[in-house]
Amino acid sequence: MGSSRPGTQSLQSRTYRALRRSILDGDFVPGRAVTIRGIAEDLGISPTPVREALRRLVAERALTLSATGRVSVPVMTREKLAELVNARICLERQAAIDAVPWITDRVVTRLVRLNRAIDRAIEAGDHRRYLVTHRDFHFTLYRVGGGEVFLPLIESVWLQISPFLRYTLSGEHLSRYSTSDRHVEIIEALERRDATALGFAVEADIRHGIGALIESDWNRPDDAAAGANTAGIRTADRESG
Amino acid sequence: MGSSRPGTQSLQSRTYRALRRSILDGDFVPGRAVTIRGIAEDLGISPTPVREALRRLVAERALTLSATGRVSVPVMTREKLAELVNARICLERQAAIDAVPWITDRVVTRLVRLNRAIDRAIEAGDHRRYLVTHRDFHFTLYRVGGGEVFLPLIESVWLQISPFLRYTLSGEHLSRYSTSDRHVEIIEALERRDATALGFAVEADIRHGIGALIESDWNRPDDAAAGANTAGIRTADRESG
DNA sequence: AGCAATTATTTGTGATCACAAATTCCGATC
DNA sequence: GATCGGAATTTGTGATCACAAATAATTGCT
Repeated sequence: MGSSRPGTQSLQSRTYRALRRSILDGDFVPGRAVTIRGIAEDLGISPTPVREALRRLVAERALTLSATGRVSVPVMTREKLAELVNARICLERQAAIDAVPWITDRVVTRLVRLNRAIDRAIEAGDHRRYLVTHRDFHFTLYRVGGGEVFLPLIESVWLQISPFLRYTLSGEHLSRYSTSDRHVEIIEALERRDATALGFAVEADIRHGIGALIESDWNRPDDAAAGANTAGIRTADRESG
Repeated sequence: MGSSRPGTQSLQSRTYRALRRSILDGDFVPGRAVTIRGIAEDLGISPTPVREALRRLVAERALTLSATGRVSVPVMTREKLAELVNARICLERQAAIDAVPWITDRVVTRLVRLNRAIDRAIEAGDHRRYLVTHRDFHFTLYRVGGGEVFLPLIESVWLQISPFLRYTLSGEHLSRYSTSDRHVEIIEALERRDATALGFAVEADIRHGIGALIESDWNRPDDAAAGANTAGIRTADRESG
């Protein structure tokens, strides 16, 4: 309809994806206000599609809407993080268990490869690459079980956690906590098609990965705060991995 | 900003609430297309706020967006319903368990009163009133634990299930299945502040309430299909109960 | 009558505009 | 120098418009 070419997706959709990706990659600074016109200018489009993309992200709880209608990146609290960890555990454990009947050797091989990519990212100290591969590992597993219900719920929770990761998984945190992930246990449980063990492995992975960071001094002011409004939105459409 | 009076909420917000309520009350027929201009006309407003309200509901998975951008009420499948039941169980069990430390006698009393209201609705054969009070019972419990994370997730799942209830909870189904709910077990577990028993009671309630309906012949064409586009959207703003 | 092609209508998309509320900026005052 | 008050700017909201794609209606043909 409003699209210039038939194959092209809507501007609103591309804007949404670009913003979502930026949030997941930790480019958005908690507390910062996000303005419709600001992003529209950066992307060279009218405010209309940007407004809808933002409202969609608000609906998914990735961004918060103030009483005055201002959209901003949510600030994390300890209570909220604890709740998010609980939500991740109960949703992702179930999604993983539901995937077990559909697990093939091909999927396991792919997860092993992704796990190696994660380790390489940690060794290289590449924070962004760690986030991407880590995300890919989990969602590859959860996607196996079909899940047109669970996946969106899980994605919503990840979107809420992501801006917070900026505070923690930087520098020394990356190598200190991330190497202790339980991905190997997850893979072993999958190889045995052991749903119960898989559930425990997923829970342990989440609890030790994010849960351990609750104790950190993560509520300090942001270092790389100042800068453009966009926080480096990449308009690339292709999915990575 | 665009509001006429200071105390008035945005048109988009009120439209969203009206539509959401209609969906939860089972006024939306699965499969039916929902047009922006149609609703805008019915409500006497411009398409802009309606578009945003619809997109928000799409983001919350209450409505589906076709490839051509058309919004419609989703059609239920057995696989999806099974997943939704699973999602309800793991989310609502956790939410109920999280509420236990905050349970007061006052809350229990309120739940008992709501449960009586549910029974009265069943006796009267009042389908709509049953849906409202039943919803109120569950969310009253889940709200106790705070839960700015779990509640939206649970609401999303309920929104996805609600249009389907139109097929099942009508006429004989209402008295046949609904009376077997496990609300009494939930209340008893709450009185003892027994989190484990509460978890099982919530699971049993969901499984016997909705789960039993998976077997029904619910994929028949809708009886009261034809009619206005609105499906009876009520613009009332006040929350009931 | 049944079906395909064409026309007419409907519908979503995105841009632009007007308006009012909210925020920011700046200077006056204590 | 800090704080308060008012002007200037920014920002969200909602309406309207133009456009193209999708759907519905109609015509023409077999």
